[in-house]
Amino acid sequence: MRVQPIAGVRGPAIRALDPWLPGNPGYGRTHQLLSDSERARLAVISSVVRFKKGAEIYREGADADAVFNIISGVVKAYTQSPGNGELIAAFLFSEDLFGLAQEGRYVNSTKAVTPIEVYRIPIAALRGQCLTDANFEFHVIAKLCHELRQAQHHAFVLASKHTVAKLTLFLQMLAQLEFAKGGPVNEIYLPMSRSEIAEYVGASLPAISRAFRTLTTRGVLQVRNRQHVKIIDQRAFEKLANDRQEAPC
Amino acid sequence: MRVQPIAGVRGPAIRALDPWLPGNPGYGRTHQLLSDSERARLAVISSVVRFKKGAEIYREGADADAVFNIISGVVKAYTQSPGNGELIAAFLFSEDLFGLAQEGRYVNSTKAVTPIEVYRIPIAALRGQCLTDANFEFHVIAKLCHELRQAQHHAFVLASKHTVAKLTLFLQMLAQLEFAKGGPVNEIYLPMSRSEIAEYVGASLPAISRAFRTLTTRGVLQVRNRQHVKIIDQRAFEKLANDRQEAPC
DNA sequence: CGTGCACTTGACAAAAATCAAATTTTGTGG
DNA sequence: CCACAAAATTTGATTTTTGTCAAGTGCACG
Repeated sequence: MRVQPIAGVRGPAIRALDPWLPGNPGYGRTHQLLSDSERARLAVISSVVRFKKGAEIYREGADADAVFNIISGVVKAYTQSPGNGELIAAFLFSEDLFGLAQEGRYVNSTKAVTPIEVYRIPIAALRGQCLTDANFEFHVIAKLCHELRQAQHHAFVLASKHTVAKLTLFLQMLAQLEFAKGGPVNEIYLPMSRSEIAEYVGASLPAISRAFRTLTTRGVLQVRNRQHVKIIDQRAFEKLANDRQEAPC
Repeated sequence: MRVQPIAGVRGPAIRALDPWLPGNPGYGRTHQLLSDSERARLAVISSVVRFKKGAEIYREGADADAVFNIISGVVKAYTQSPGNGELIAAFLFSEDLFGLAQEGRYVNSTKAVTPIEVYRIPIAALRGQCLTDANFEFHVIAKLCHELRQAQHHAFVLASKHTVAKLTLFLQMLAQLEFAKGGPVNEIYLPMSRSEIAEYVGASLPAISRAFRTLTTRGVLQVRNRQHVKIIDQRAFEKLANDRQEAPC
């Protein structure tokens, strides 16, 4: 378990790779974009809200009156398709920002995957903050670039043909997330259910189950329990992630 | 053929849906985010460049020294995977922005799908522009939100299980693009090759070919020639796009 | 008018979706 | 702490779809 900063004391935080500066310091490591004073100023206009696991934070199409910043826990952003099934567009983790809108309305629904604690920042106040602090906008841009890149990575996962490749890429994403925050790399924590993984990578639940089995059988992975897997053969793992077969021909 | 504004006179342009304002005026229509004076100021720091069809604009991993803004033509952003095949992350059209970087390097390669004409804006100058004009940053944020949403739509396309659904969603995207610019809706222009469509929607070239045939056979579509299709049965078309089967279970 | 490329079509094999049932886990109330 | 119910996951059998390979066909361009 990890020591957590006391909520509400420091203020909202945004973590991302810097788009502009060539990344000499800590390549591939995300860092905190906001200064202490920025965080303090944001803290004034925001409130801390808690949601239980499974609670809906907002629904697609609702009036977007606030953006959210995760203090702790995991959130999923998803779209329910008219037909059957839903696609999870993104998993959001601590220091992520979500709730940006299109024409004043939220573009997808969000739910708490685990119990969460978030800052709720009214957009009116946020807009004021932007006018006051030009540098803050800059940070938001950085974060958006980062999210755009994540979305493109998601596209890679979805474009993979074989479920094993999808799963490997997904696990690799989680691993990099822990790495970016400075955690251990071979131990992966899975806050979401198998079925949510399936909805994210674009495969059926049975297919995911079988893919896990394939990876363990091949000795690449060890499933400690539902929420914890360990990478045994790091080389094979990365090989699988790279030798994926996305778009054919 | 379409009348084109004379290049270089007006300056860079960014078109998107507004994230914040509830869209009373022209719902679902994109509009120009930059004011004339902003465009004029950007014009000063940018240069017009032309590329032939198929020409590479920049390569993944190269030092990102400029961003680009399309005046006319179509660009593809793609990533070559180590194994086989490449995934097209996005098609970019006039008034789109591309070339935003991660840690100072471009995150994917770009090529001209058609002959193109672009503004090249050095990032150093752009950064200066941001410091001068706080409002400009705001517009960049708006554009990024828009691109993020496009990336999520791409994810939807990729997550579809059946190739016919993928193709329908793709064509719908192109149709909406024309709609957003005020063009006719049932006539769709395809600047890219079948194979590029395949690489975008995550299917094999034969699968795309068969999907086109299925749609024409069912009387939904009429393929005038390689670059022009017409939607015959608008209702069936939209039905296919919505009844898609993305993530199962 | 021929050459090359883009696309279409066909046959077959591989992978995954689906349906359905068995099994494990989790949560709840005693 | 245990028993039970509900939910999540695994497993199996079958069917559909698509990828693959390979051979045509047609259009475009020189």
